[in-house]
Amino acid sequence: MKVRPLEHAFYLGEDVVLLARRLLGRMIVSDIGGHRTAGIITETEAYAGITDRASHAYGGRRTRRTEPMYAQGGTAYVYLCYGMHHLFNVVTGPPGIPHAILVRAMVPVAGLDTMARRRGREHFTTRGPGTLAQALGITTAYSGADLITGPIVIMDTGEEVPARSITSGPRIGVEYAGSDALLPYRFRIPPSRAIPIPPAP
DNA sequence: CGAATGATATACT
DNA sequence: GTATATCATTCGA
Repeated sequence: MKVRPLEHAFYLGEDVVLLARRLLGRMIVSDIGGHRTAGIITETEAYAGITDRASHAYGGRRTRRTEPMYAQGGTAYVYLCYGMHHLFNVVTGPPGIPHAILVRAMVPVAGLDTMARRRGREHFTTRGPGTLAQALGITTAYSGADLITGPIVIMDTGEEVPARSITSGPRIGVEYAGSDALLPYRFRIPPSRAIPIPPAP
């Protein structure tokens, strides 16, 4: 299989937890500020619709901030957390159903110099949702952006991620969510499984 | 371990 | 409209 952008058919799937697993090993690419940066996704978290107390859309809450969550699958949802971190999410599912996947970590594969400059340090990490978005140049300005047409897209690399290599556990920073905080909606693959593949020009 | 830092949601007047 | 608590985090001590 060639390296090509994921299409709507991928994002429109009904099962956001399954899709969170399937994003692992795929490549996120951004063309922002005249620079291409990319990384292999190694950690995700699913936020499952209006019944998930950890989700911003819990109970059907619908505000200007969360509006993109109600768009069709394949839309970006970006919001500011703790006043300084832009967190990038992938909206999935049919329109009106606010499923989202937080992309928490990646292994950089392209535009390392640009990432270093954006991160403000020569040696940097992209493990953690805030630093990942910063390295990719993603801000809340891109909330609601379409992930098929860009400038942020997710590529199918053709690399199969063995189900066995995926570990799961409770999500981070959602202690307020009661019993939903215990759901095993966080998924990771070992960084060694993230095989760097250069993005197409 | 704790400060940083500001948009947002919610509860008021 | 104004007030205030909260936050899907990160970095440095």
